[in-house]
Amino acid sequence: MPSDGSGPKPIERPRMPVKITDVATLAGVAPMTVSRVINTPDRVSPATAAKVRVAIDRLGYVPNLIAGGLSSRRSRMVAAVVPTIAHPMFADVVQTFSDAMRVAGYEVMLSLSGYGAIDKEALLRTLLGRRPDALLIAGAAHTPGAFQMISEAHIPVVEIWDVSNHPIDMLVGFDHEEVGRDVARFFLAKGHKRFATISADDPRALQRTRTFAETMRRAGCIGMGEATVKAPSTITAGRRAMADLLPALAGDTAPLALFCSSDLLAFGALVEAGLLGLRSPEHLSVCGFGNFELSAASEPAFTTVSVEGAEAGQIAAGFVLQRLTGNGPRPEGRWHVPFRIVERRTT
Amino acid sequence: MPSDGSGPKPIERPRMPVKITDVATLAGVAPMTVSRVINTPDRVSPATAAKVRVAIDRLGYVPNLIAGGLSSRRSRMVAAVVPTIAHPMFADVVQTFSDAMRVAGYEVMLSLSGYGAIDKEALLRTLLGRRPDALLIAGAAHTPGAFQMISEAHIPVVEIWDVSNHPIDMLVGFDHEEVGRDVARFFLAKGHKRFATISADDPRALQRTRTFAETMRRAGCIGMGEATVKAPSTITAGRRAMADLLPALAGDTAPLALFCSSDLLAFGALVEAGLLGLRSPEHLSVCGFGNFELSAASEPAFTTVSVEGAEAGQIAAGFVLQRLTGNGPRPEGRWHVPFRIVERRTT
DNA sequence: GTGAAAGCGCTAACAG
DNA sequence: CTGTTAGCGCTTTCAC
Repeated sequence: MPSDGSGPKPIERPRMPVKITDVATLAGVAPMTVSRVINTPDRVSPATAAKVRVAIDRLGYVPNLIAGGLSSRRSRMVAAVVPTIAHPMFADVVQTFSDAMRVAGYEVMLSLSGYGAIDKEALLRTLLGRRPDALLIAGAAHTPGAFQMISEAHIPVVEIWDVSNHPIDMLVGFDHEEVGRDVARFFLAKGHKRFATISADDPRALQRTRTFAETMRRAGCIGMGEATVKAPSTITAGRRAMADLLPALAGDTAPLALFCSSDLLAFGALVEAGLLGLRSPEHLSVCGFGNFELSAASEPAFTTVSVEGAEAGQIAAGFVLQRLTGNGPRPEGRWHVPFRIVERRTT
Repeated sequence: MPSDGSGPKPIERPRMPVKITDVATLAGVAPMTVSRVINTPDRVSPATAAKVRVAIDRLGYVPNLIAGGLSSRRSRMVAAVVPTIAHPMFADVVQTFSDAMRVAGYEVMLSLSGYGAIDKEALLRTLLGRRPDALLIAGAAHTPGAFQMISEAHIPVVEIWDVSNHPIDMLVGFDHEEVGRDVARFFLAKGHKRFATISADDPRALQRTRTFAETMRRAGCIGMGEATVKAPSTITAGRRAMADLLPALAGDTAPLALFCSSDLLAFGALVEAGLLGLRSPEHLSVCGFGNFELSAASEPAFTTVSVEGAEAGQIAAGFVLQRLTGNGPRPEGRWHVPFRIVERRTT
């Protein structure tokens, strides 16, 4: 860039954001005192604190948590990684977890990892680069690189959604195979002899539906089809899968037991079946997964598996906070989230 | 704490996270060179870069972005605040915006503000305390305190979802009243004479439905009921509202024009109406809002208003990046997100 | 209860 | 292309 002779060095910025020294000067105290008023008010005399607060308000001071974090080595932030929050369980977990952490003075930095599209290791690197005080992460299957990065961060980690035999640290999840087995038993108890599944192709969904299918088969039932759709699940995918499945069902009398890995798929299946005059539960017994509002509020309301996401979030926050505040014994750090089959009109 | 004579000062920590000087030492270069390899690789000779990369891998170095951010005064992070991402438009905006920002090297810190439960000013304070490089925020109605905080942060701000006459900075939204008017015209063109609305009680939803009602009335139509439900919208709320509305509808022949502020409400209304034998569009013309998958994939697929959330996210990211990288002229910073009525089987 | 000094881990700015 | 110096704004630690 050519010099223009008038010698303009960078123009002074509009007015740098207010910092702690500005507040200290205005209040006539040391910066450290301002810091105490903000972080440990009980160690400051009420009179001083009042003066300082006035100065803070007058200047509109917003403490720089970046600087504070660097100095204290605590970012007061926890990172959360989930594939999506379209799923009610994730949504509940994240919401509850965030609220609980916020109350304790921590902010949650939420990242959506999607289903496979994103480079999870790169995501983790930038996340951990911000030095979160803890990490909440969905899914217990990590690449070796990811596993190592997480371990070396030396922070409390809670894995949710899945149970694993080798948790990195703490764990709040449930056994997806157990879900599949329970749903199978539920159908078997009703005397079903034929079954089918519609599943998203993500590992957990497949665990549920495959274990279901296996259990049914072992009990002597006949599989009429196991459709797989690309994650994430959608209503449309459920409709398509059902349309593919339907021909195989023609001419049967006893209702088919259909287990879908998501309520969206189940709803789609019901819509499509309904179009061809197949009613549930007369011709078709359907069980979804997730207890989306749709399962309770659509017509007919359909049977599904409910997982207590809110409880999971609460427990996860408790685990993290106990570790962070160091009170009490180091928690065992394993929690099986309860799930249950909510029976409605389609079974 | 009593001294025990053996003089143990704080035990050395397990092994402090690797830092830039460790990498520099191992690679036999200055810390600054390591920094360059990471941030501006093209200013380092390939040979040196290779050495440094080896050291980085060997040590599993994860750069401390907190420290980097403090030093460079750029956090490489942007904050996003939306009430919920249950709504497809928000979900799309956030997803697209995040992806676009990530590609440019920025991480998005997502916060869900809910509908009123949370102290938005407190949320903003902690968010801005982390010195995001930019802010994406839904809704153009802010408290004076919030407005001031945002302004004084001196960062690019994009307000989405709403148009406002006094944007803080940049704006990507649409006119909710215009939506209401357009939907009214749509129904009027079909010859409807009676209408009703079901709306969530958040300001934007009310703008849409009230403007709709007003336009209908001005055209000589008769209002048969304007139900309001608490935000956020749910299917169940739609069902209840419809149940309340139904008695007023008895005995009429020409189909009622029903506009719902959300597809969830519209779906609930359709379910409830269907239960009483009312079919759409024969007895009831329904238009929702949001173009949720549900509107296209349920039966009957229903008419709705689609807002191009993905486009909004893309535009917003473009605005922010242009400001951040300083290339090109300061963008005008206003964008009307297109919306359109997607006509399906219920009208 | 308050203050002064030192430094968190990194990068801007300026040499060489 | 690479290194040196001097902070970023706060909190830790230790004095008073």
